[in-house]
Amino acid sequence: MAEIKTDPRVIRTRKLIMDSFIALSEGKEFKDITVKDITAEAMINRATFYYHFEDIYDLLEKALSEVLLINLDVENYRNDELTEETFAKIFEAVTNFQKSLSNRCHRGYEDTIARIIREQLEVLFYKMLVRKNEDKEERALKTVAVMLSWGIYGASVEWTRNSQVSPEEYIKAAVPYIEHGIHFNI
Amino acid sequence: MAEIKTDPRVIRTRKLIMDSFIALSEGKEFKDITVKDITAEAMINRATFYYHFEDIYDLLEKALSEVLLINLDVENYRNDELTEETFAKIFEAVTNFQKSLSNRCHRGYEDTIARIIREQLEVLFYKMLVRKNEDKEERALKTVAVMLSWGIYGASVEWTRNSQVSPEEYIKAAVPYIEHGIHFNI
DNA sequence: GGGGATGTGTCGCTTATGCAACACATTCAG
DNA sequence: CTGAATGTGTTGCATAAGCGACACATCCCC
Repeated sequence: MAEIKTDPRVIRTRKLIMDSFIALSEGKEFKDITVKDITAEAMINRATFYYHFEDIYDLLEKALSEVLLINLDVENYRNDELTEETFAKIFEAVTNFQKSLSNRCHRGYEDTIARIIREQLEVLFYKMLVRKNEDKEERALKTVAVMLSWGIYGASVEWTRNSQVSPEEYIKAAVPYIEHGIHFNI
Repeated sequence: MAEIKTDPRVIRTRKLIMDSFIALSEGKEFKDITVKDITAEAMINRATFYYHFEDIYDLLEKALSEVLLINLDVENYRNDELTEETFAKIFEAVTNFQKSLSNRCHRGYEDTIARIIREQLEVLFYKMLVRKNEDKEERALKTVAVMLSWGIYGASVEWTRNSQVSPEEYIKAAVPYIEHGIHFNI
């Protein structure tokens, strides 16, 4: 692990910006939020914003990633294996995250949000896979991680559309097939 | 009014320090609080502390002054006249402030605290006096302000010792003598 | 079509904050 | 008494943040 100490000023300022952005997005939709609004709310200089983020879309990505990661509570099962429980927890975190987003108004940015979710999931899955399969081929694990992230995300979309059962129940039904495979040509 | 724009970084940092100090003083008494504790809590550099405050005693003064001013809610009757109501409100604010302090542990610093209270009261009274007596002699008003501040403070000490009645009732009994004078040699 | 108003990125310079190190004081255990 | 540990103030230098200005883009009203 490359341990880099981050300047505390950077941490503070990033937090100010992110918090202000999240606060503002309670009230208006993304397309109506300007950089000026954010920096005014955060009481920082506009130039400072551009020191940390390319533009407002960059902020959207990073802010959502962070909120999602907090939802995922990554640290807590960073060392867990990829069990049924872990799987269910991740799935539930994703559905919770999407629920929290549907309150805010990010219309027109669904694709961006979807991509962010999948990217974060992919990183998470890959780390877990590598930990238990250090001997296996890297490319294969990458591909599995990609498929899992798309799969989980798709399942969450489907569950959101017609949610008859709990997220846990919904996903656990599928877990055996993921764990033991679908067994072609039995 | 000399309108000076204060650098927002200064405002932020001062607030961080003050808040951390107040938070820490909930838990330990003043003599056990170090500069390191404060800067650690505030997540700022120790050198930055000395950029804003002479030492920890300086911080004590400024922090207490600020808390007292908030208690006094100065802005709200900045334009009031020195009426019975205003007088009662100020007295109540002082007793409240002392009550809030007695929860924290500032043993050994009673004199400092007393001085801070009197200084703030003096400034407040002087401003109110000047507003209604712009023609009168400055030195006389200063002296009256001094006497009022000591008087109010003393009354609050006395009231704290044996408080049979409400602060309002307690102070209002004396207000006529302040308002109309004690009339020597009637 | 023109032009004012508003937002966006970027720049050079100033100022506040971070950091590491220092000398000094105080405390406390051996 | 000694010396290790901890806190205090201070310094010089590195870096983040503030500020004002600029050119450019949009929008929208006349």
